[in-house]
Amino acid sequence: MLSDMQTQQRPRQKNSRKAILDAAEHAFADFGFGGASIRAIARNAGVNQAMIHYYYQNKEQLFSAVMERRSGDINGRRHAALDTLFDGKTPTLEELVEAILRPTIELGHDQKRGGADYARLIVYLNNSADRLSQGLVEEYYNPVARRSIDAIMKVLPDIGHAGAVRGYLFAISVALSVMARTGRAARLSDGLCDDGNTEETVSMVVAFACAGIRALVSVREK
Amino acid sequence: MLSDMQTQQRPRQKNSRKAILDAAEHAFADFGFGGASIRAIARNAGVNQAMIHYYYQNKEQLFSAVMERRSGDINGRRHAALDTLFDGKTPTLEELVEAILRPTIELGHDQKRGGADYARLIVYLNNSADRLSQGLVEEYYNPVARRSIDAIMKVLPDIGHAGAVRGYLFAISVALSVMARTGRAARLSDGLCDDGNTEETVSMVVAFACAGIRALVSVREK
DNA sequence: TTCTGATTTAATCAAACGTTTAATAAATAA
DNA sequence: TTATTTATTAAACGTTTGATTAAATCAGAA
Repeated sequence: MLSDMQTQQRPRQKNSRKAILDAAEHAFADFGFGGASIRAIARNAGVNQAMIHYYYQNKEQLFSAVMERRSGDINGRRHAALDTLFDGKTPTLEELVEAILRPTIELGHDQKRGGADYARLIVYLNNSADRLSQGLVEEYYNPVARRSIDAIMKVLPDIGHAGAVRGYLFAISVALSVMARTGRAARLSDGLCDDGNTEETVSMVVAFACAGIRALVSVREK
Repeated sequence: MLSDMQTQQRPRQKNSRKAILDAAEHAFADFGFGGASIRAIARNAGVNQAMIHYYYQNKEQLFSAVMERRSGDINGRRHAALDTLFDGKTPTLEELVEAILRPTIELGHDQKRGGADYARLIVYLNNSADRLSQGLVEEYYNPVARRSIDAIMKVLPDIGHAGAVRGYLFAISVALSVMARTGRAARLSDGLCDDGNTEETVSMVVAFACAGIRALVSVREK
């Protein structure tokens, strides 16, 4: 019954909201905030350009809306994974790091939905120093970041707060670099490195990050 | 005599070329290629906007010129460091990774010259998938990248080509993330993490990257 | 049917964009 | 000196930008 209502609710009107978000995600990832144009986004969405202001008021709020849609999903999965991991037990570092990184990497490898576009958008955001970008990172990503850092400190008590912060940021930066999928790995390895193999990528990034994080413990002690 | 000529050659004309490059470096790092404006660059350089086209023809060539200036310096130092390291001996992984990453990190921490701006520019470039960016990475950074990858394979023969490529890219991405200096580490650690301490940053990144690279050897073997 | 609110459209705005031009000032060469 | 190259300027080019408007179109309720 509920499903009947949902499928029939708006069957014949095209879903402009979603089309706009998809096109905006792609454009912002490709050209950054300043380089992406409202007109091009509207054209790619198959929508009149005034519709963008009708639904999202202005360019900044459109950018924010793009972030909001995905970060809810990805951070929800990260929180759920952390809930399961710490349910009465203490996980290994490998389990923890994989729980933190897998949702991110998987989204980046999800070609069907525009995950790859959003992945490049996070990378862009993560390395931007302007106020708009920093505000969005603070709003959508720092909460789960803080929880992840606390989790690292529980699993590795000797690492300290600063070490956990560094370890988390280092690990995330590696994960983001494989998400961007610029094809550079394939180019540098004459096609040997397969950007598309999700499981192989996850296991390599997790192995790299865990060993790196453990190394930070002894750096701190010296 | 030659020095007399050089110092007196153009004493009273302001050095517009350099002023433009500095301002462009800052603008491109802040807003990306599309977001940076020629007019704003000219204004910040204290120069008429026509001068930019006079010296650099168009926006793309200006972007390329910004890259060329710094990459020559940074890659020159990386090549020199590799020359010394492999002069009749085989270095440790720590020595090698530090030789690869130190010039990059140091430039990013060089506030006097516009190193921090350029640092953020490399990060931007490194995560861009458009043709212009990829072409610049290929031209200015892939040569020294290939040499670094070969060096990793010499020091760690068991890692294999694909592993060395991955290890190099992972290590670089970590180094770049600390170069961007978005201040997020300080924000997440309540000021505990000091973005400005170069030596501490180098030793942490090197420790993290070396442990990570070594871990890739066993991943490959399974 | 008419009414109502949500959606879509074409037309338009001032501002900013990258780029080009013509004229001028300064430095160098003859 | 004069002639020529180099550096700099203000103004304008046509295009594109983000944003706004008012009118048109639509679906469903009354």
